[in-house]
Amino acid sequence: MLNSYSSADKVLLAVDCIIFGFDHEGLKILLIQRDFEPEKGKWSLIGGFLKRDEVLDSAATRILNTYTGLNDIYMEQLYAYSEIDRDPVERTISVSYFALINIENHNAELIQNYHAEWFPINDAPNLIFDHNEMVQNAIKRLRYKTSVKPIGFELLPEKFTMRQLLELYEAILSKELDKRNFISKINSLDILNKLEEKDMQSSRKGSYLYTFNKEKYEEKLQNNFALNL
Amino acid sequence: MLNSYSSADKVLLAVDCIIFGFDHEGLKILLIQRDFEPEKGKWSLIGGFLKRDEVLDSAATRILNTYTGLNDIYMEQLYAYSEIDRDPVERTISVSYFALINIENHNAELIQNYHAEWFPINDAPNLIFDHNEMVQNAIKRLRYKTSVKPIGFELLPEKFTMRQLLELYEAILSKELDKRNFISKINSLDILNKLEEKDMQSSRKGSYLYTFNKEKYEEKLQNNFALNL
DNA sequence: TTTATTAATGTTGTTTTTACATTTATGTTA
DNA sequence: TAACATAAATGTAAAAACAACATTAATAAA
Repeated sequence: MLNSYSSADKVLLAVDCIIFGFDHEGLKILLIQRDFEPEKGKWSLIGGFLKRDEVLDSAATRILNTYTGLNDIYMEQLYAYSEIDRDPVERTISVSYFALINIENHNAELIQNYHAEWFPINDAPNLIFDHNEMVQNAIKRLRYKTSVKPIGFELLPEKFTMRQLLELYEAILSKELDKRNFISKINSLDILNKLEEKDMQSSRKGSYLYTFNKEKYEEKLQNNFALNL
Repeated sequence: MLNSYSSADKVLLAVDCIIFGFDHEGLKILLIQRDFEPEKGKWSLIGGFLKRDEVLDSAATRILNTYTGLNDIYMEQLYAYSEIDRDPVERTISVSYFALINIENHNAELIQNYHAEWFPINDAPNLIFDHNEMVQNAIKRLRYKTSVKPIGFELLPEKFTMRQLLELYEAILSKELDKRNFISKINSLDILNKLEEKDMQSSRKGSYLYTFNKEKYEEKLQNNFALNL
């Protein structure tokens, strides 16, 4: 029977951030090389401890900022990991958070001032503690999210081609999609603006650039919907 | 910059359980009347504190058992709540868990030996702290689950009629479903055994009883699927 | 001017979903 | 014992969504 509050069983509460990014090479996660013991020098998710006067969401934001300088990144809570010896130093429960960001907007900053580095999700180093598991679960969540929310806004440059959007979805779902069917499904969502402008990098013909229509996009974000790709 | 482990910011970690049940009256949640301060006498989710040598899943199981005598209930972790003053006594982060159980199998035991009580989800008392929010989020999760996993096994009596199954889904989704379409979708899942036996309670004609085909059911549980109701 | 490259575009058959009404079995009542 | 009342069981057709698929168009480079 639970009787009263005791301070006997307080624990350390950590936050670990799974940051997804996307560029021409594919889907990536942001990792850092730990600069303290234990496991110093090993690759790890960006993480830190919750402070007494902080909610988890803020801790996640603060920690991400501390390690990467990134600001105003919306993160979403995922799961609390609590295996007894997941951290060998001290009993620590860790709550994972994940976010999507646009690599090109942030890359210079990250690489220059911090020791954070992007790794392709299929070619990342082995991570400390239970961080590999955290990443795998975050990928699952990301896949699920593609089917109920429009994503891409955060991961692509402001102006992008249909091919880039297609490749983003293919990278997330790790399967090939039919180009024509993909395009017509995306168009049916009615969240893109087709620009006059063309991107001439990728072909002689050039391909139209698109931007997200922020208002319509936000509207869709409210009401879940099904996007079967 | 995060430097080393400090014990300065340890917190209490709680677990709160949202237990769903179903009977002829509809979908219900299990609540208890708090028998300690603060908020003594008010209704609350079943909850308690994580112990140092315990993982969250075990804590959830232990706490549920302590308050209700219930054993072997599979629970699933949902979300960590961390508002600073969510618990007025002391900074406490709470991780919510949810489970589905069959009311009829457990009711007697619960009501007799403990102070737990079932409330219809649409007619439950106001709860302490942020427990109302926890319940609302759990309902959302439950709805989501209906679309990717077969549920019902846990909530219905061993033998049940199609009508009962229909009413369960209607209660969870809180919308009416077309009976014929529902039945054919359920049948297409191929997880039920139709018995010879009929239930004569509900009508003069009587309606066939079904059981879940445990093997096929388990099989479906593994692989997510889409059930659009 | 020809060539090479990638972009843009639409149709058809198949499957899934939705909407919807009649007949059947059986206990109750007149 | 016949008529009645009640809920169960059942099927179809139209609409929508999905999947598979190949040709033409625009442009830079040779």
